[in-house]
Parts: sequence; C-alpha cells; structure tokens
Amino acid sequence: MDTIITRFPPSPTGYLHIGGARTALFNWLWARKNAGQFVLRIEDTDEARSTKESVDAILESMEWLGIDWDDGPYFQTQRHDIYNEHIDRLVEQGHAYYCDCTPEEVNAMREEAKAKGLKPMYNGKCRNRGLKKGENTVVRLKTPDTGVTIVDDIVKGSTAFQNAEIDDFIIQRSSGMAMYNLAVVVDDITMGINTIIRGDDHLVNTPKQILIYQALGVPLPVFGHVPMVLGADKARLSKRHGAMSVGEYKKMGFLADALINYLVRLGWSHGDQEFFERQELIEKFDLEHLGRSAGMFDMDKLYALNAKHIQKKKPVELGDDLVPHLADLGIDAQNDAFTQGVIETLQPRSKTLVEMAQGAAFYYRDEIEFEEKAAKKFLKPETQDLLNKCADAFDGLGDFSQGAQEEVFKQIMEETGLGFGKIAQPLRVAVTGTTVSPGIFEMFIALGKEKTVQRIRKAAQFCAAQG
RNA sequence: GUCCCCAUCGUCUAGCCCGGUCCAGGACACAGGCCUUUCACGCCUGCGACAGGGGUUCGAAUCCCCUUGGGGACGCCA
Repeated sequence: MDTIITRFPPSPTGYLHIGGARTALFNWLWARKNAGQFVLRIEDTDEARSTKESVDAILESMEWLGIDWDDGPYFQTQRHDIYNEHIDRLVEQGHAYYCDCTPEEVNAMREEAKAKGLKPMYNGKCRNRGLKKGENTVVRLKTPDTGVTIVDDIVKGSTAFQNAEIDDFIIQRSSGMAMYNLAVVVDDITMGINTIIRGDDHLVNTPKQILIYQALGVPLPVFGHVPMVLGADKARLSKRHGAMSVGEYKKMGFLADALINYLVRLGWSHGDQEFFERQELIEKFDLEHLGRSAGMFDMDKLYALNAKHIQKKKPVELGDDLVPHLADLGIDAQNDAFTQGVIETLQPRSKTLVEMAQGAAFYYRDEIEFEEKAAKKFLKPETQDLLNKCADAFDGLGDFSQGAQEEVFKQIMEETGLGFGKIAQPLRVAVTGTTVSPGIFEMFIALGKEKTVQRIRKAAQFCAAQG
C-alpha cells in the first residue's frame, strides 16, 4: 500500500477532550507505526462557535501528549476556494444543484416525512428547477433515490445504508461557506488522506461522504469507526462526569505517557498487556484489535496506570514534570540531584504528581510545622533526650549511608531498650512534621545529614517546650 | 418517530472471524492475608461475567434468528 496518511480534525469549539485525544492518538499511532504521515486540520467552518483560544488550547494539549503532526495545521476557513472549486464542479456536472427553499419550508418537509413514519428529510423540491446561484441559495447534493451505499469499515464491518434514507443534503451554505460533509471530503482528498479513524458517531455520516467521493470520482479511503467513550453512567462522556479536557489531567498530575497508555487501552488491546511505553505502543498498535463496543472512562484505572508510569520512569525525567507542581505549592525547586533524590523516595507511593509534590514538600521547607496530633503523640517532653541522642549520633557519622544509620539505630535501641518503631516515629515527625513519609533511612539520605540533624535538634527543643 | 451501531466479571478487556484446548484468562476496584519503622510498593488468596430465548451442531462465549438493554445519528453544527 501507499504511504499511510491519517489525520485529526478537531473543531475549535472547546478544549481537546479525552475522547478527541483518543481518536487523535489512534490516527497518530497508525501513521507512526507505518512510517506514514499524520495531518492536523482545524475544522472551523462553524464561525460562530470557533475560537482562537480553543485552537491554542488544542495545540498545547497535543504537544503535551506528544502527538506531533507532519502536516498542518490547516484551517478550513482558509480553504474556501478549494471547496468552491469542487462545489462548482459538482453543480456543473449535475451532481449538485441550487436550492432556494427557506428554513421554514424545509422544516415543513421534515415534519411531513416524520408524519409518514420516515426520517426527517428534505424532499428534493429544487432538484430539477434549474435554479442559478442567488442571494439565498444553498447547494445540495443530488443523492440517489434507490439502491444502497455500502460502508466498509475496518472495525464495524460492512453496513448497507438505503439511499432512500439519505436526503439531498446541503454542501454549501447560502453564505457561500462549505458545509462539514463537503469540506471534510474535499480536505481528505486534497490532503491525500487514505485512512480515516474517527468516532462512530460519524458512521451515519459516512454514506453521505461516500456519495460525495463518488460524485467527485475519487476512490474511497479506509474507514475505521471506533466506539465512543462513555461516562460512569454509560452516557456519552460529558462535563458532568468530571474532567473532560486533556489540560485538566495535566493539572491533576497525570503523566502524558500514562494518559496515552490509558486512552489507547480503552478500545484497543494487545492480549493481556496493560502497561505500554510510548515506543511500544507505536510498535504494537494495530487496527485489528480495535474494540467494537463503547467503553466507560474509569478514573481508578487511570490512577493505577499513572502510579505504574511514575514508578517506572527515571527520576531525572520525572523531575521536569514535578517541578511545576512543586511551584504550585510555592516551592521553588529545580530538577537537580536533590530533587531527583527526593523523587526516588516518593515514586512507589505517589499516584499522581500532585500527590508526589505534596509528599515532597517537607523536604524543601525551612521550617517544619508539626501536625498537632503527631506532635502530641510523638514529641513529648520525655522524647527530648532520645532525639538529642539520635542527633548527636547522626552528626558524628562521617558516612551517612543506610548501613551507618542502621548501626546508629541498633546502638540506641540497645542503650534505651526501645523498639525500632519507638525511635523511628518520633524521628519521622521531627523531620517531616507528620507520621506518614517515605522510609526513614532513604528519606534521611535524600534530605542530607545536615538538615536531618538540624531538624531533629529543633524537634528536641520543641519537646522540651511541651512540659 | 426513522435509520445505524453495540452486548464476556462493578469497570477495561483476552477469547469470537477459523465452534471442542474456556465449568472462560488478565488488569483496575473490592475483601482477606503476608511483608513492614509510618504510608505506600510488592507478593499471595478470594469475590466476580459469556444479557435472555430459540435454533444449527456430537459439541457454542464463539455461527444464525428473535427479544431485551445500551449508545449514536437524523441541522444553512462538526
């Protein structure tokens, strides 16, 4: 086959939502896997609802996800001439005609059809009137009255649509602007798109588009209609189901790789494999294993996958992702050796970067605030001696390794007769302010000897002041 | 109303095309346990599904039909 050319055509009437991101992903993956091309096209022919902000937001989200395009972005509003050329040709060749019916008239026709138990349709009134272009004329495609139009779909199989069900739909508005179905087909033809993967809400549009391809005398592309993403109540995913836009997931601390992994697996499978690296996805993605049924968006699974990706990623790489979240907490951190050490201690216990940033905060504070409950339980006046003893011992350590720290613990446990936990918990509170943190040794190492000792001493003073 | 699509554990799914290896496998969630210096991670165990009904067949999750349920589309929106 020729070079695979796929596309993603968002309409800029909002942010990039996760359903759209998934279709973009499928197309991108397929192009990348086949060393093909991925085209980005902005479908902004609905001038009333399209905004520049939406375009920017969509591009930004795609960049964050790492979905890059080889061609575009094209804007449909800049392609009037191309559409009009094709429309004129269709009219000249008798495949399309001008119509001056008013919206009221058309509405009446639809009501009439409905009353007869049919699908609401335009009745073809102007088909043979030989009208010329006028003030309020639209162009309609002359569709066949009989026969069927077959949609051969790589995921849904073959579906036959009765041509009698398809009315002479508008391809050019009275304003002269092309309508969606025409613009899409002309774009796909002129951009050389040969593989179209999109949501199955477009399946019923496909026969109309095929009719345009045929009228234009152009071979059909490969169609693949993937099921939609549903919310937890099995209704089409919408705002009330929670976060919709890709940008929100970024804010919530998800890794782009994790979101991609999740989205692709929702509606595609590779045996029992759940976890995929980006490169792996490109290698393994295929069209055969796209699912046919709609799937519900499941936050829990996304969290689990995100946790996995956080665990497997290198601290250096995670650093760049984490720094902005630390900044959100007012922490001015760099992706340096210190931060990477911090990250290492938090990787197995963070589901999101937000969680990681929160868990990391104590490392960066100059002043530790003790949680009331924790202090009451573990920083009692009588704990002062223990803390000072620990601080002294640690301070005397030339080598602040885990092994050396363990030795210190051993000695103090012997001296005091206390169990490990009795020593570790007060120290934990002393250093972090809370009872929950990474493992005590790894944490001290990440923090560094100096700060660790300093914090323990401060806590000892705090204990003394409690009496 | 009309047309179209879909149907395996609560959820994502493997298996279905090319019937037997499936009294249906994995993952998330949930429950219990182990590990343990806290919280996690990890490990182990458990719970849990072929929507229903008819066929076809020696044999059906897999093929056919009907029913039911869910979703989508019918616009001078995309």
